[in-house]
Amino acid sequence: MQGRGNPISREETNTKKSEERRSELLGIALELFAKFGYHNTKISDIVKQAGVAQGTFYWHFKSKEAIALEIIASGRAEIAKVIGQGYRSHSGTVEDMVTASELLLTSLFRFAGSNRYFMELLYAGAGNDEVIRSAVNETRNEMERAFRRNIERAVELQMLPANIDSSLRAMLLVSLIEGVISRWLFGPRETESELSRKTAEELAAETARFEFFGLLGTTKNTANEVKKGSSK
Amino acid sequence: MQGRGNPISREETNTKKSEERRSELLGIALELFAKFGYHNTKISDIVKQAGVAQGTFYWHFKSKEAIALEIIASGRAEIAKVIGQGYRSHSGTVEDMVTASELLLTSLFRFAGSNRYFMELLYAGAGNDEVIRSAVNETRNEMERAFRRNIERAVELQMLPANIDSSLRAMLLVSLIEGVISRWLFGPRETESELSRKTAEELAAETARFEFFGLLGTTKNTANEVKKGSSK
Amino acid sequence: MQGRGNPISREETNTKKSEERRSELLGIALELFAKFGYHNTKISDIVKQAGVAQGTFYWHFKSKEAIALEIIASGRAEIAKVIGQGYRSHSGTVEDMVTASELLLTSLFRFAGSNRYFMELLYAGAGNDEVIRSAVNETRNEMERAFRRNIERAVELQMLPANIDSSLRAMLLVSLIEGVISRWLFGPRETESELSRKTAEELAAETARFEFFGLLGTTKNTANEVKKGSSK
Amino acid sequence: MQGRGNPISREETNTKKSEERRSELLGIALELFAKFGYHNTKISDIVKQAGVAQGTFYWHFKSKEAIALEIIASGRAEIAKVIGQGYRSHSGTVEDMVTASELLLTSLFRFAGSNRYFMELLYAGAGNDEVIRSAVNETRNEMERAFRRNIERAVELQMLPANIDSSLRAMLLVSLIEGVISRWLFGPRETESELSRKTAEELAAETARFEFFGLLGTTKNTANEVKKGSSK
DNA sequence: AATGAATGAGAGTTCATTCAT
DNA sequence: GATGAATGAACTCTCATTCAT
Repeated sequence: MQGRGNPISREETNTKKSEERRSELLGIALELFAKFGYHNTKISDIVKQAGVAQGTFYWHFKSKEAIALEIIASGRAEIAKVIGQGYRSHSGTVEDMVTASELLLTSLFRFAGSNRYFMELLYAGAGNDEVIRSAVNETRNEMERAFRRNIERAVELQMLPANIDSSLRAMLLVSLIEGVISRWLFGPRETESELSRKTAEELAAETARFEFFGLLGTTKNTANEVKKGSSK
Repeated sequence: MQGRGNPISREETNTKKSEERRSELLGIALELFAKFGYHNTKISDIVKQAGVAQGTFYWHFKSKEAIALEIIASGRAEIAKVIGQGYRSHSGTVEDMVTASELLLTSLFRFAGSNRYFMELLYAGAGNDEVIRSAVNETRNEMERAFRRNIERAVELQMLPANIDSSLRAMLLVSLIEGVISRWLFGPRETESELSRKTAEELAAETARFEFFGLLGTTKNTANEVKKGSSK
Repeated sequence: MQGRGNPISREETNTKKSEERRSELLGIALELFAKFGYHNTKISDIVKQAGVAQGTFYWHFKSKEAIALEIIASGRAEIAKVIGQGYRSHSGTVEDMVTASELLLTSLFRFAGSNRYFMELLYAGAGNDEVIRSAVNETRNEMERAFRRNIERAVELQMLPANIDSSLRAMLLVSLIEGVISRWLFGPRETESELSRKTAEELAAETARFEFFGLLGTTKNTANEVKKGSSK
Repeated sequence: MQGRGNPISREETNTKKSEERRSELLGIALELFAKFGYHNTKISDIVKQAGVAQGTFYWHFKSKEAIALEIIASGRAEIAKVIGQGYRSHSGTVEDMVTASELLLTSLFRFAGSNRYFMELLYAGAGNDEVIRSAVNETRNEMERAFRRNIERAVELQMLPANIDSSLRAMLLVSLIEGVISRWLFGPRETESELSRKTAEELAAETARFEFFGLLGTTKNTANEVKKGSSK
């Protein structure tokens, strides 16, 4: 066994290396797109950071647009998975809902926290290119649809009033989430309140409370009273 | 008089025309920046639409960046005026608050509706240019600050619980508003729910209700009950 | 009259200068396309020779392809005019025909002689670009059609046998002409026979004789006898 | 033998395969050069069609230019063989000459018909590369020289008038032939007259008749009369 | 105030060729 | 013999800005 070259190994090595280079370029591109925007990122910047020649980029990707679309598509798939988990299998109390929502938001914010470049690309760096923009929008739409389905499911399970406009609510909810994520990650446009120091969990809790009780329902206390009120 | 035009009136006319040309260029630039993004709008596009030569642009404006900054600055002033009106002079019931909020949002949405290009520039078209982006962000921050002041004032007037994190709430509130405006005006990324057909008033009502009562407080009914509940 | 600036003159001057630059670029491009081929001619070569910046080219022309098409189109118009003159208004003897053909060929060869770059573009430099190639082919087809019409007209006037295949004959004739022109101008692939020293008139005479009498009808003598023979 | 393949036979096999691969690449390159032109054919196109890697090409050929030159050289040898057969050993009548010419042209057109890619490379696809172009020209010159020798031989044998300019006649004749071949094979730029449906034999007959009798000598009848006329 | 031609740095992309394995 | 990843020079085209008139 010792010393026999495995004929497959070279191929594997090559393949591995090629794929590594590919991912490396993908990662660098994502970072730069997010930090500086799609248009401000030059292929030359990407390859410089990767330490390869300009032509190498074009061995691995068809074009600048193609690499951006690939980045978006793969992020889109991951994010869809996270949100899909919020789909309820059975009914519960309002408290259950808040908890569930908090859980979902926690996953989502965690995902956002460990994919901040992708989120930035989604919420800030899309910029100009028509094709890129629509891929980004499609991703955001998909997110909104997923939340709408979750809301509709909650109505089905009679956890939310039947006369709710689920599209509108999904829109409001996603607005909330998008705003929170962008300010949390690539905001501190305002440094006060130290938003960036909050954890995903804390943010999820705050957001979920606002989601269910609005400006008024700040405290656990109030939350309880509201619950009673709405079930009267 | 021998046929010579009055030199003063002509000058006046010229001055008038020059200012008109300036505003015309500002208007066109705003429209194109909003529609196609800052980077995708070329000086040549602007002057073509204005029917003047390329050089004329540079007589009126120092640079492409300069015209964008001017556009943003003037919009910023106007929007600040609108939001400042939400500052309360005296206390009131929760119902008062909801009504007041609805009023403020109505003005804001109305403003957005009749300045949709500016709003689009603010929420979508800024693109990548560092200087532009920070001017846009400054404007958005100013809006957020104004809302925070309003919230703090409500706490002062004991209309909202004292233990509230006003920065965080302002952030959530502005997220809501920004999301609603962008989807209303240059969304419907999803056509369902016919968001774009809603009036500023309707949107303001829905948003205010969510603002105060969250997902649970959908109906007037519920709102009333919540009110009772929270004041119990 | 002295010293009054003519308000139109500046405009005219500008226009004139702009058009001059345009033609200059057209001329240089034609020369280089012909000498080195379309693909081997770089925009940088053209502007270098014109002593202007690269961008200037793009002020005057949309693209490299566009300038080539413009060159071809204008040459095509001129050449069509020349050939169209060969259309007969009335009948005549075989001798008349030979003379007329000689005249037409003389004009054509003269045109070719003073537009050698264009002819080279047509018969040698087209090279690769699909669009260019088809513009060139269209021009050559037009030439062939013009000759076919001339032949058909001669049949109509009963100067040529009615059972002739005019398309085929036009093809043979144009083959002849194209071959002669290319060898005369950018041939001497073989220096013997000093083809390049011949005048347009001499070539026209030789070609016309071959056209009517083939390899056998070389001398004026033979021509006369053939005439008798064919009219017997 | 313990399962080991015969090392010699394997080598042979490999050698065979290597040569096969070489020819395969040559064939594909010829096809693509002819169809799309030298410049428009990329090494990557060739290897893709052959199903081998890019590097493999460079094991078999020094460069893109080298493969083109090799293609041209081998075609050149074959075509020279065909034309050389037209060299007459003894004298004959005009009718003999026409028949002989027809025969030669028939072989030539047959060759062209079964080597259409090579002919296209020769007459259309050479493009711009200096080295390629001169190799192509050398081939065409060789063809012209062969025809000139044939004509000079006919003069020697007193089948053609002594005062003929054989270079010029060869040029005219080759122009004819080249024009016919290109239009027949990769023409029909004009579809009328259905040139492409003609057989090599038919084309040879028509061309030979034009070669000897020009525009006037269309029919067998006329041909006869011309013959009488010229021999009177 | 206005014109429009000119500028030139720099972008994305192509492709023949090389090279380690 | 063969692979496929890597190279890098060269190309066409863009566009904000300048400038002579």
